[in-house]
Amino acid sequence: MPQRAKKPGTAKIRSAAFRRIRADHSSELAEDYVELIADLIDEKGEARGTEVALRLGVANATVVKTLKRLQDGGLVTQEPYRSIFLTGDGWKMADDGRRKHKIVEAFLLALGISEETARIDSEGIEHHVSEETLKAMARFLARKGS
Amino acid sequence: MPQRAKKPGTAKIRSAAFRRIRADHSSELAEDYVELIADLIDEKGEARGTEVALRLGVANATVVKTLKRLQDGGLVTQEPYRSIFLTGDGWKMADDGRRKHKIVEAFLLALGISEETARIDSEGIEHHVSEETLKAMARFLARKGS
DNA sequence: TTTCAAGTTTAGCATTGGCTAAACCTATTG
DNA sequence: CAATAGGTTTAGCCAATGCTAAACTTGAAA
Repeated sequence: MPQRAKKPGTAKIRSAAFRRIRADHSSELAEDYVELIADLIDEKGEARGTEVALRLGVANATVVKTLKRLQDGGLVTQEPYRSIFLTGDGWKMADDGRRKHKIVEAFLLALGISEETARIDSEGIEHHVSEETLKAMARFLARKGS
Repeated sequence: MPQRAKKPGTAKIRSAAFRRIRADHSSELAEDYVELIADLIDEKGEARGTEVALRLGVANATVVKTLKRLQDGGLVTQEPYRSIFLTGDGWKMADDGRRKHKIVEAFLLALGISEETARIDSEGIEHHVSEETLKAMARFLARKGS
C-alpha cells in the first residue's frame, strides 16, 4: 500500500483555483468581444464585424462564429449583414470590463510602468483580478493621488 | 472606393495585445503543468499523473492527453505507467513560473490582500505579467520591506 | 439600373482541452 | 504465486476557437 501521507485539504483548495481560471477563460473571450463592441459603438456609432476582426486580430469567419455564440448567450443581437448591438446584459458586461480595465491600467501606470506595457498587461490581467484586488488597487490609487 | 479614414496604426497595435493574450493562453496550461510537476517532485520525490489530475481538478484522461502534447513539445518525459519527469526546458519553464508566481503573490499580499485571494488571483495573473511589471512589483516589495 | 468591390456569411477543416467508460498494467497482499 | 485494487492508458465523444476558400449581399459608382 502506498503510504498516503499527503495533507488532504490542500489539493482540493488548489484545484479550486485552477477551476476558476478555466471558468474565467470561457468568459474572457466574451468580455473582450463585448468591450470592443461597446468601444466601437461609442467611438464610431456602430460596430461592424470586420472592424472587430481587425482589432482582435482574428479572421472574419471567426468573429461570425463567436458572435453567434454570444447571441445565444444573450449578450449581443445582430441581423445578417447588419451591424452588431449589445443587449442589456451585454452592456452590463462591457461596462464592468471597462471599469476593471481602467482600474488595472491606472494602477500599473501608478506603479511606474510604461504606457505601452500597462496597456498590454492590463488587457491580460483584467480578467483575473477579484473584486478584493480591484478594491486594493483603487485604494492604492486614491492614496497616491491625494 | 471606400474612404479609408480610420487611423491605421491603432487597430494593429491593439490586435497585437490580443494576439499576445491568445499566445499566452496556449503556454499557460503548459506552465501550470510543469510548475505543478516540479512542485510534486520537490515535495514528494516524484510526480504521478493521478496527483496532477487531482490538484488541477481535471480527469485523469485529460492529464494523459496533455502530457503527450507536453512531451511532443519537449517539456516532459514519461514512460508508460511510470512517473513524470521534466526536461531541461521543462525545469526552466517551471522555475521561471514559480519565480513569477512568488513575486506576484508576495506583491498582492503586500497590497493588503487576503492570503486566500492572493493565492487565487496570483495563479491567474502570473501568466500575464511582463518582465517590466514584475520588476516594478519587485521594486515595490523591496521599498516596502526595507 | 446595372455592376462590382467590399463586407459578410457558410462550409469544412484542425487543434486544444475537457469528459466518461472500458481496457489494461503493476505491485502488494494474502 | 495468484488475486486484486488502484493507478494508467485508450477509445470515443463534445465544445470552443482558430483558419481558408467559396458563396452570397449590399450599396455606391458608373
